[in-house]
Amino acid sequence: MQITRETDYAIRCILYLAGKDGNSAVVGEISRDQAVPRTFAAKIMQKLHKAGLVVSTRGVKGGYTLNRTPEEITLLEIVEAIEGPISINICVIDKNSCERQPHCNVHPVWVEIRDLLVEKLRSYTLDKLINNNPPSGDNTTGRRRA
Amino acid sequence: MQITRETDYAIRCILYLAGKDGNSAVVGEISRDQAVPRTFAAKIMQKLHKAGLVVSTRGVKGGYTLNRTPEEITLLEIVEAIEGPISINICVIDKNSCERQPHCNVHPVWVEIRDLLVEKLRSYTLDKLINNNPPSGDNTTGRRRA
DNA sequence: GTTTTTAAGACAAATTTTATCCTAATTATA
DNA sequence: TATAATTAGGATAAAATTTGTCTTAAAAAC
Repeated sequence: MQITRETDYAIRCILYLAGKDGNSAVVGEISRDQAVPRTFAAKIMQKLHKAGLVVSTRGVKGGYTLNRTPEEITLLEIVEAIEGPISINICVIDKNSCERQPHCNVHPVWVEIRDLLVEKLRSYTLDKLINNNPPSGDNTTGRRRA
Repeated sequence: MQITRETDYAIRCILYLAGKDGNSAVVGEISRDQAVPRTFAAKIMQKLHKAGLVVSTRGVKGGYTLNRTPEEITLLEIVEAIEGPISINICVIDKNSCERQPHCNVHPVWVEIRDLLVEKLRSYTLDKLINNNPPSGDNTTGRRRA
C-alpha cells in the first residue's frame, strides 16, 4: 500500500519546476538536480504533460514549465497523473472484480478510505509543500485567521 | 497505492473464521468457501497465526479459530499481519531512503497520511464488518446513543 | 541543415506478487 | 503403533508490475 518510486520522482520533479518560479527547465537539469534517472525522468515529465500539469516546449530553447501556479496544483493530481485513479483495493474501481457478490461487507470501507485519501491529497498544493505549510482547512497549529 | 490481493484474501479468510462463531475451520474449507487458492490460503493462515490473530491446531481434528473475539480484531492488524507496517512511502519507515536530505518537505505529508490510514483501519473490527456497522467514533448516520 | 529539445513506443532488467511443491512435525484414532 | 489428517516452513516458479533504457521521430532555434 505504497506510492511507487515513479510517483515520488514525479513529485520531486514538479516541485523542482515550481521552485524555478516561472522559468523553464529541461529534463537533464531536472534529472540531475533531483537525482532521478534521466530517461525515466523524461517519461515522467511526459505523463505530467499529458495530465496538463506542465507545459512542454520542444527545440533548442525548450523544456518544461508549470501549466498553473503552484497554488493550483495538488498532490492528488500528481499522484493520479502517474498512477491513475486512487483505489486502495481493486474492487473500488473495477466493478467486476468482486466475482462472488455485487459487493462484500468490506467494500464500503475501501471506498471510505479512498475518499479520505483523495481529500487529503487534494488539500496539499505545491506552494504549501514548498513553504512547508499545513493544508487548507487545517488549524491544528493554533494560528488564527486575521 | 493498493492493498495486495493477498491482504484482500486474508481479510476474507479471517472474516469467514469470525463467521463460524467459535468453531474451527481447516484451510481446505476456508479456501473453498472464500475462493482463494488452497496453498496460498495456507500461507496466509500461517501469517495470521504468526501475528497472533488466529489459533492453529495440527492433526486430525485440527484447523484454525480466532484467537480473540471479532470485536477485538481490527482491519489494521490483518493488513499489517500480511504487508507489515503501513508506510505509504518508503521514507516513512526507512530513514535511510531519503538520500539527499534528512527529510524533504513532502515527508510530513506521508507521515500524516499514514497516521490517518492507521487510525481508520484500526477503527474497523471484524464484528463491525460482519454486521455492516460504521466504525467506532462515527456517528454520521444520525443514530444516537441509548 | 545542424543542434537541441520533447514525444512515443518498443524493449529489457529488476523486483514484487501470486502462487505451488515438498518435506517435516503434530495430533487423533483405528 | 501405524495411518490419516492436518499445520509449519522453506524452496521454487510463474506472472505481473515496476523501473528503467533505447531508438526513431517531430519540433524549434539559430
